[in-house]
Amino acid sequence: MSDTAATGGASDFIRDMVRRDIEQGTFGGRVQTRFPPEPNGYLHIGHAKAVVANFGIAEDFGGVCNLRLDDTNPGTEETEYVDAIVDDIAWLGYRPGVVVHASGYFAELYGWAEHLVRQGLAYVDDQDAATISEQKGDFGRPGVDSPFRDRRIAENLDLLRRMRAGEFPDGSRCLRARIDMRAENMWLRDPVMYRIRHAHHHNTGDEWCIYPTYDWAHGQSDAIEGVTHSLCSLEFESHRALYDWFLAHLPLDGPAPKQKEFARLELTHTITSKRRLRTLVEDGVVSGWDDPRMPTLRGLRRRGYPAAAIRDFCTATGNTRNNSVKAIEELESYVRRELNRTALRRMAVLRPLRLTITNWPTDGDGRPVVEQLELVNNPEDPDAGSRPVAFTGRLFIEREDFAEVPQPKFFRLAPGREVRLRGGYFVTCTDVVRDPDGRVVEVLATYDPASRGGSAPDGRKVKATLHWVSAAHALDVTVALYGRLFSAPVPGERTGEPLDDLNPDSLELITEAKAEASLADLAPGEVVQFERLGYFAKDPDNTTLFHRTVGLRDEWANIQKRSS
RNA sequence: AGGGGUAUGGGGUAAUUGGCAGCCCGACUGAUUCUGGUUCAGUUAGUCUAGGUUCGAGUCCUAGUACCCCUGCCA
Repeated sequence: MSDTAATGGASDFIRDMVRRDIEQGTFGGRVQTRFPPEPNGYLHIGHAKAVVANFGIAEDFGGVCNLRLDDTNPGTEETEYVDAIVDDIAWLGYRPGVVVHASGYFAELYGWAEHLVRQGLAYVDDQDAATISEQKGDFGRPGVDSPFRDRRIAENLDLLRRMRAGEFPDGSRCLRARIDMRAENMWLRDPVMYRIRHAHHHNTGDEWCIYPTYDWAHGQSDAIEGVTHSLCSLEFESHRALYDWFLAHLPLDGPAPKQKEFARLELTHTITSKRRLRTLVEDGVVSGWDDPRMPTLRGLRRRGYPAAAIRDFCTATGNTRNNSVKAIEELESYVRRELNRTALRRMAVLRPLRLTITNWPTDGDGRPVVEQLELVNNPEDPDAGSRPVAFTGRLFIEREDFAEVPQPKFFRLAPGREVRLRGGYFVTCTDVVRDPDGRVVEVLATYDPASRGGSAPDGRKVKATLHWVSAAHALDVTVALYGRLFSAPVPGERTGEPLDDLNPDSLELITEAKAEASLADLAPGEVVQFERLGYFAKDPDNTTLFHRTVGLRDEWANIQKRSS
């Protein structure tokens, strides 16, 4: 396996580190990772990068990656999200070694907490949160010791047990690690390990009324599971000293896991904050967590993004310690690349314009003849076969494929001009029909019977090939076009700015669209390429609704030019 | 203010020990094409700043600059 091939040339200092650890036998040659989301929302594209890193690295080095639901804070977590997370990871194409809950370790954690108390390394503080916060000091200014810091071990032990037994109300006491109130690293100034919360937990029910904090749970959970490399985002960098401190003072069986941080994924025009995504859902800006405009895995899936494209994109981005913002267009290019290979071609007309072939033959009853043409399903994939498509003298073409007065670089149909109807015949525009307002409502044309299948025996060329549907056979469909949900390239995600840069034109529903009849047989959720228009996913619940995944490369440019 | 990080074309990211600054995306040009798609060929453009060491610096040294993270009983 070549690193460059695996990562598309992107950096991967994590893989380098893992490789070194294997060579040096740091963990006996083992590699184990974990993906630890808090089950308080749906996974989004930002999580995908962490999923790909953790599962991908385990996969590459013959290790396992667990899915651990980080549910140490009762009240914010819900079972609903757990199921969705498990499902999303499977959709991305990964299978966890085991699916576990951090709450499953509560008993071990508690035992270790008593151990630290007995070592004189943890104490019960009777002060409230505000007081403790004040005593923490400031950047460049040391904190002061809690008056309870030197409480006797036996008393600490007794109080901790009574905390656990439920004798004290919420917030009245907490267990703190006894480290250093003058440490430059704020996380080392006697951080809280246990808080009292008389709350129902989605997994442990009412068994506990004290709950471990992230810092007191995470590294310990890693150690229990046998994790070797605990990968997290850059913002946890300053927690690493604490992560290591806890593990160094616990009676572990094996070597302590190592925390390693890397930059999270940020995308232009995209919000990856659960809180703000939730706001969009709750304010009704979008239809739900699976709205096709949402950056959630469920939204992208509904929109038609292939899991492979997301994986390739994340792999190519690599893992670095640089905060950076990727262009959403780059993600889309991976989507196109994947879909171009796999998506079946079909024809649909978004804004229909009648095209009538005036010299089309009629049968004995005076009705237009119907021909069955064979069109290839995917020119990129010979094995995809072909399908029959009905062709007659009365058709619909795309309104923008006809121009009464063609602009200089317009190649398509115009009065007197000959074009190809894809897979069908050459047609030449002879005239137009107007409504009372003078608008063109129908194009009249003649066809060349010798050009059946799309090429003329005399070898003459046309400059454009149009897509079309037979008027009598067409399916009425609704097509949803999506723009950027946010007009600003990078909404202020962590600064808590209001969502005032929402793009009101992020969704356009086209109800007049027509598609070829074979679309009726398409499986829900499947993605096809509408010739010359882009990729569209059939809605899972509505058989006549199609979501545009992404446009074809030039089609997007046209849209952008039109709107500017 | 203290601590911890990060700076390489338009965006993202490589470069063994100090040794030809490479790759992906985009843009542009041309070829092919029954999708203005795809594919192919090519072009474009970069080491944060100022000094220093060296035959040679993205890499080492010194001094700056910019940006990110850290004072939850959230994760």
